[in-house]
Order: sequence, then structure tokens, then C-alpha cells
Amino acid sequence: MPELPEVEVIARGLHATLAGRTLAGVDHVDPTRLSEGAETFVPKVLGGVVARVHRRAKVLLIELESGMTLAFHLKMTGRVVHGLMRPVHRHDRTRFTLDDGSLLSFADMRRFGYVRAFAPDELCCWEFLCRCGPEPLETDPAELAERVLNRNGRIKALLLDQTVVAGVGNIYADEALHRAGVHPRTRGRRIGRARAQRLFAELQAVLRQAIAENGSSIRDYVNASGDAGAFQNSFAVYGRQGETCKGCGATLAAVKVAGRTSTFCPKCQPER
DNA sequence: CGAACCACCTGACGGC
DNA sequence: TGCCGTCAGGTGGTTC
Repeated sequence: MPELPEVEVIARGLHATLAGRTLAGVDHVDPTRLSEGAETFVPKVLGGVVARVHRRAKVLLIELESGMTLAFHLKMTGRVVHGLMRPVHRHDRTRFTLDDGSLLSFADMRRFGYVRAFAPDELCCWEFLCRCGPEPLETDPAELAERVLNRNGRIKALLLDQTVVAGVGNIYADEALHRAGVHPRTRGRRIGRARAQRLFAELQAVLRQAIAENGSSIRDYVNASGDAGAFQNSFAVYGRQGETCKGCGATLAAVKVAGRTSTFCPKCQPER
């Protein structure tokens, strides 16, 4: 589930409670979700001290003072929670024990997610991150706009394409398109420079607001403390097909773009 | 380059 | 109650 805002909220929460702590134990409840064997994974991180926790695209990065980095991709249903030691839950995949006895758990109901350990020289050539486009909150909307203006694909598909811009998923793509008044099936080359810049400015605004509201909780998402976010209460379109547009009162519609449900307002986001 | 598939998994929900 | 189809915050691969 987690898109950029949710991973960002988790990273900030973890940084606050984890920095300076030592990874005292690693427990592979479900080693099938490790990208490598426990024999190589465990020695790489065991005894490591957490230097900082951050994010790139939708990837959560726990950097150790040794230079080793734990990278978590949460995909649809992954959770990373730091809290009191507790018994193993049904969906726990990998658990870390900290030097203060606390527990850092990686759980994932659908098991799409994974955790990997990278040495410094490995992380920088990890193909997934290398292919990712710019961070939307650290890039000028005008620069982001140029990345879609010469493309023939649908704008919704381009927003979801991590090589175009990193970190955007189905929720925030739909919300940004609605705020900018752009139909999800509009082709990149047909948007026009001004509207494309507006779109990325709105994308930044919605991402910032979502971070400020602790992310969106639809089903599975919780932050690093296990708490739900609040931005789902601010959705203008996502998951609201058949309901009324808060802006104009029209009935919200949905189409499939790039295989994903795209909810939009036919009146505020006219096709063309 | 782009679109339409399928795959990976598990669970929730609605219809019959 | 149970079975079945559909859908879900993501990504990767194949094929046309």
C-alpha cells in the first residue's frame, strides 16, 4: 500500500526511535521473503548500529554505521513497526531485536514485499533504485513536467511509472490529477506545459499534505508506531466512485488506466 | 515506446 | 453456510 508519503512517515518515525540503537538479533520467521539466504543476510547486519532511517522512492532505508543498508520494499501490504517485544504474528516475515529489548518487525500479508541488505557499493548500483526517476518533492515542477510532455502514454500511467517520477502510486496519482483538473487518460504530449507544471505542483501539495496527516490508511497501512494515518479522510476521488465531487457535485466516475482503477470527476477533469 | 495481459499472494466482500 | 468472482497503496515479465 505504502506510497511515498506513507514510507516517508514510517522512515521519520523509525529514525526518531531507532537512531543509535544496535541490531542485537535477527529472526527470520519467513525466510522466503528474504532476497538472500539468512546465512549471508544475518552476518551483514547483526550488531550494526542504526545511523539513520530514510527513504528513496517507495523504498525504506535503514542505514547502519557500518555503511550497510537494510532496504525494505513494502509493496501492497508491508508494514515495518518498532515497538515492544511481542509474540510472532501470523504475517511476520522478518523480526529484528534491538539492544534495548524492543522489536522491529517486518510483516506482509500478501508477501509481495521484501527486505535486502546492501553494502555501500551495492546499494548505489541496485537496479531498482537506479532506474527510479527524480524525487517529486525535491524537484522543480517545471522540470518534472518536461519528463511527460514528449510522451505519448496516458498521464496516469506516466505518473505511476517509477522511472518518470519516483514514489507515486494509485492514490496520489488520482488525487493530483483531480486537483489539477486533468483527465487520467490524457496523453503526456497533449497536456500542455502549463497544465503539466500545475499537475506536478498539485502532486507536491498532495504529497506534503498526506505526510503532514501521517499518510493514508485504507486497509493495512500503519506508521512505525503501529498507528493509522488520517489522509484517507481527505480523499477527493480515490475510492469514491459513484459519490459526488466535493468541488462541483458531479458523480465521480472510474476508468482503467495501466490496469489500475482511476477515479475522477468527469466535469472537473474533462477528457481531451 | 505503449498497451494489454499474466504473475506473485492473501484476505475481504458481495452475489447466489 | 459455502463457493465463486472481483478487488486491493506494487512491480516485473511477455507479447503484440
